[in-house]
Amino acid sequence: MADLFASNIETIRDGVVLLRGFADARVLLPLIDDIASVSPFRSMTVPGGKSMSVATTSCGARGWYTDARGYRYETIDPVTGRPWPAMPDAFRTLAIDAAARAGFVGFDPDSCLINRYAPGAKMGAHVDKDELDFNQPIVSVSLGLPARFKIADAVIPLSDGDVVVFGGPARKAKHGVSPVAAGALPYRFNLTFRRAGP
DNA sequence: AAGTAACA
DNA sequence: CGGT
Repeated sequence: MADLFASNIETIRDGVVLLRGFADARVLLPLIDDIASVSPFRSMTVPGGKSMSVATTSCGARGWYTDARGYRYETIDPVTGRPWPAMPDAFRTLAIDAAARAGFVGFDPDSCLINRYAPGAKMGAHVDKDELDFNQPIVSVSLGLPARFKIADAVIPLSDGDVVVFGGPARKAKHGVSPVAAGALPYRFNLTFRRAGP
């Protein structure tokens, strides 16, 4: 019997796998609220001094952070002075399952960056290179408003519940998000799961 | 250059 | 307006 989910899996490029409708916003959005009640969304500053259009928080042992001093992972949220909220089991399980479906068995994320896109917010093209082990993939979960995700010369329209896994030859691919269009919902949320540390 | 502006 |  064929895998019931097989038709939901699409390989976009070598190392870029799209799982449509894999995540459930009804479960994940309340957990985002819980996390933000402890480590609130904030707009971070890039080393040049400009602020990002997305609002950001994190959960898990490490949180991606940027200010005038540069890009890095922090184990303590600089805003609260306390550790980032724990990564909810539903987050961890989702990321591990998505990675496994994409062929990355054994993925063990220690960081989940949560980006909140109000209409007009975007993410410039960049490469994730603040992690130690580039053999580990990245799992990106799209919730709420739709968006256009660009990676490795591909444009992927993403809707609520879609998950993109990129690793292997695509791990160092440039990627970004076009400005999010206004719609029926207030935000697009993106969960980015990574193995950042040892 | 995880940014913005100018330009083709 | 998206890519450079």
